[in-house]
Amino acid sequence: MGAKFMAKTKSRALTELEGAALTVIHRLKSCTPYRIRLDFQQSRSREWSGSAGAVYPALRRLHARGLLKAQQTGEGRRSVNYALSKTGSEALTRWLTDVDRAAGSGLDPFRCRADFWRGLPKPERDAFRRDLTDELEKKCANIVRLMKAGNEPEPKALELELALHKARLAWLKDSER
Amino acid sequence: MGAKFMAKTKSRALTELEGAALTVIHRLKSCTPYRIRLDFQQSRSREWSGSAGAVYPALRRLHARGLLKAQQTGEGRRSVNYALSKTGSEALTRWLTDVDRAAGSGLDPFRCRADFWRGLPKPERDAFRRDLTDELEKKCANIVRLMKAGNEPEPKALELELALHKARLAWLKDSER
DNA sequence: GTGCCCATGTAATCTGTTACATGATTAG
DNA sequence: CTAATCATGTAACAGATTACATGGGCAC
Repeated sequence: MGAKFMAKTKSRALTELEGAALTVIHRLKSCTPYRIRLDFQQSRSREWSGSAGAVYPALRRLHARGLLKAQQTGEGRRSVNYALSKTGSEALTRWLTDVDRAAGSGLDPFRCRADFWRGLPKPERDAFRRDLTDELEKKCANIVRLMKAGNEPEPKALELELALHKARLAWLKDSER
Repeated sequence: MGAKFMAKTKSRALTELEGAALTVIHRLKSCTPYRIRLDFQQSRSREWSGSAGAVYPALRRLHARGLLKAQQTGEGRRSVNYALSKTGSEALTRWLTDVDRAAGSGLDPFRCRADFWRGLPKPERDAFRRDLTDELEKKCANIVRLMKAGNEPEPKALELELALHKARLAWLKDSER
């Protein structure tokens, strides 16, 4: 012990939501909290709710830590535009290029359940497999449609989501026999 | 409004951790909280910490809701073995076969970052891509080794994790040009 | 007996959610 | 002006983490 003091001096790592918020701000150069909420509600996987109670406090935290600078818009609105500070840009880059986190396998509800589907009685298992396949194919079709439309803010994430669903479908087909 | 009363009568859906705990209990027929903690710490993705402060309260909740029955081991230890009740088995099956959740794309730190790597300066981006590729290949090799050893409690989850990492590698290679 | 590890738990804290409250702008 | 909507926030709560506390068995 004694190293603890050293650890304290390093600021805490960004949460996924904080990192995601910084990336949105970076993409838009600067934006209001509300704009970030909309972005989360619309474009991120349903896992992000974009709830006010998460976003506003998170931005205040980031501002207090010096990662964001607040600018008044001056457009007659009273709302605040946040932009990345130098420290904020650096923190964002560190977060984006954190190999350990980026290569982590995340929390996948499909993978989490996969081992236990074997244990279902055969009729239920087959019915469920059909439903699941249908749902995944529907999602794939929807993603392809979105990609063709071509006005998605995060096309790469879409590509990877499509790849994920296809890998799942392949796995389902493979374990069908 | 008025439907809210109906909603209240249905017990709240299981969290991912609660569902995962039930699956472990199901797999082992019955087990102690500590056994579940070990399982989480060892076999699940690093995303599950298996912290005492999560597991013990979760099991108490599940027991209070009638999904678990407590059995004394009688082996001279004072510890409690939990097993699934009938209600618990049904809840587990519902959780495992929830198409919406199973087909959800989860929270993937790789996907979450993918769009922003383009924005990095080229030298950093290339170096990072190499590091990431190395790390993913290391993970793949490790998984293959584990699968060959053949004593993993959740082989299907491993297959899917391998598929995920391979899809990422393919995506990295593809977007290299 | 003493010390150590196994197993169970509790306390303080941190994030995020839902639901509610409020002020500013705009449509009519 | 009034009502609807946009935008910002707060309060109460839920779930998870870390760090700490405790008690039972066993090695020596």
